[in-house]
Amino acid sequence: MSKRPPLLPDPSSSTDRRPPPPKRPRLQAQVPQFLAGTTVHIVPAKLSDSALAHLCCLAESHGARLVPIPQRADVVLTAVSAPKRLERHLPLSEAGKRWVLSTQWLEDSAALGEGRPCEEYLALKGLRPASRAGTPALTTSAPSTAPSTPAPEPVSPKPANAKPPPPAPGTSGRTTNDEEIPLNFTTPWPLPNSRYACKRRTPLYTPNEELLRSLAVIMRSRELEGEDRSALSYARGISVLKAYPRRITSVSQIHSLPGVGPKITSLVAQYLDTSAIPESSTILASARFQALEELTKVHSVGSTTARALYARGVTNVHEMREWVAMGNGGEVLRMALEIHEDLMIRIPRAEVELIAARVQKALDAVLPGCMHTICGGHRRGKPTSGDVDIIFTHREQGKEQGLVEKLVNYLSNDGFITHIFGVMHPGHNPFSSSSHTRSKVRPAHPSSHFDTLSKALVVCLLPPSEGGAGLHRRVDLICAPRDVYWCAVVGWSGSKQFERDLRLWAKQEILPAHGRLGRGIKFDSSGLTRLRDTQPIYVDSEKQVFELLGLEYVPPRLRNADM
DNA sequence: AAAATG
DNA sequence: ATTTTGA
DNA sequence: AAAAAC
Repeated sequence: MSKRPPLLPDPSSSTDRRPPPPKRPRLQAQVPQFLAGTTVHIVPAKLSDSALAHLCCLAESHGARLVPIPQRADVVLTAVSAPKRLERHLPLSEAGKRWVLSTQWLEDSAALGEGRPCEEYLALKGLRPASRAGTPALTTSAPSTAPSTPAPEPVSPKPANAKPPPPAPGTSGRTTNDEEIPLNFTTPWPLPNSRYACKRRTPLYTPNEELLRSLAVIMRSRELEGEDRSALSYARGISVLKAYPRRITSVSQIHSLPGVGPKITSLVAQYLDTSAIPESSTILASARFQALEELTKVHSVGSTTARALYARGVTNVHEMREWVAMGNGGEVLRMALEIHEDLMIRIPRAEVELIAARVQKALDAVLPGCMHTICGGHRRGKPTSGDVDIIFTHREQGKEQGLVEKLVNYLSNDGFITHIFGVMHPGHNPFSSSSHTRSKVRPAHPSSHFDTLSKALVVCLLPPSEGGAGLHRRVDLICAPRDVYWCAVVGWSGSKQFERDLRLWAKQEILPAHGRLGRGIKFDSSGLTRLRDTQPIYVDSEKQVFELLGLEYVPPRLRNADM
């Protein structure tokens, strides 16, 4: 089918990819499996993230296998009804080979417990598969399992020293196939009892989404108003409620959860009473909140800038454009506004992976021996991403020096990178006027991976001829030296609350090391350091990072600790 | 806003 | 009652 | 000084 004969895994492109899933998890409950063995693609366009999430859950729970591109699907579901617009999301030549249905088909079928007749739900009048008949549920050819991606595991560049981890996980025994990790809660699930998000398992989809969304509005308002202590408390409360595996029906259930105090308890009580939180509704309806929310969506505009703009009467992006046209704002803001419409559109998984493949190709051209991992929300299983976070390294420590520039140059000449928001380097502050300003290049006390790794914040454009959507996409290219690569991957995989609590855990529970055995480790940007002799620890896998921190491994899909 | 610390 | 909350 | 970044 696709280009590749089964060869050796390409050692240079170590995506965080997994082998084709030979076995279906047998965990499906008593849900009617009318989609068993069917591949389904859901067109993200016009769907809110939560609607998309809902549909994904629905499809998977009825036995479907979700695929990232319409070409590989038996059934395509879409909320788009305009022919012109639909054409942008799947080529009509492809559309004629499979059922293209309204998302309502899934809703109705799930409610009924069996596949409804496809004819009644055609997304486009008269657009039905040429050769196939009947409902998609039955028959169907062998699931199109085009693996298309070899590389079973990030073939870690060869370990310099440091003996490999215990024998078990060595060869092919990778017990955690990322795609097998569910995106929602499964049968037995522990109640959240830890105050650290990194000691909880938090899937993407959760039974109390509505409540959490209401609480998140208040949190967001606190952020926008600069009340960040308060915002942090909401983040913690929301995080622990998100890890709660059952529908909350009474405040008694959440009474002893860490991070839930009197205020949040009372808000939950109000929600249970009235299906809404008055404070949340008020905020949502307020002109100020709406304005600040819209303004901060523009890249480089944070809450402080948004409040300042609002005070000057700028309440929407249109007025911001006028304000910039009068000579205000800087270069980055000007660029951001130019492509703002594009940047508002979320990126489907398939395109994220195409973008990463393009970056790997450039790395191969610029410096053979590199590998990368796609991090961020994509790695945590989100159906769409706001940007693409790619972290890369070279198998030989030190060879990565200067790589960010080379990569950015190459991709700019290629025309793939269209805008550069910034290229940062550790210890080389672009602002410093060279002479006496620098007190010290590396602060004595830890900074985060954000300051210490070379990175480029850019905008790319993948044309439709190469499988892209023809839209500008935000991409973060982060370069890590080999010895801190896996620390960086952990650091950039999020979620934000998960990262906060990783650090807090390391500080509170590892650093003291009073009498503890085998502990005494500093976890920060520059990786893991043993405090006894300040020896950096060479880490060879993500699991090892958790191990060294005394934590149970949490797969990326269970790190969705924030909203 | 909540929890840890003194 | 005061400090910490991710760096 | 603010924002970005998870």
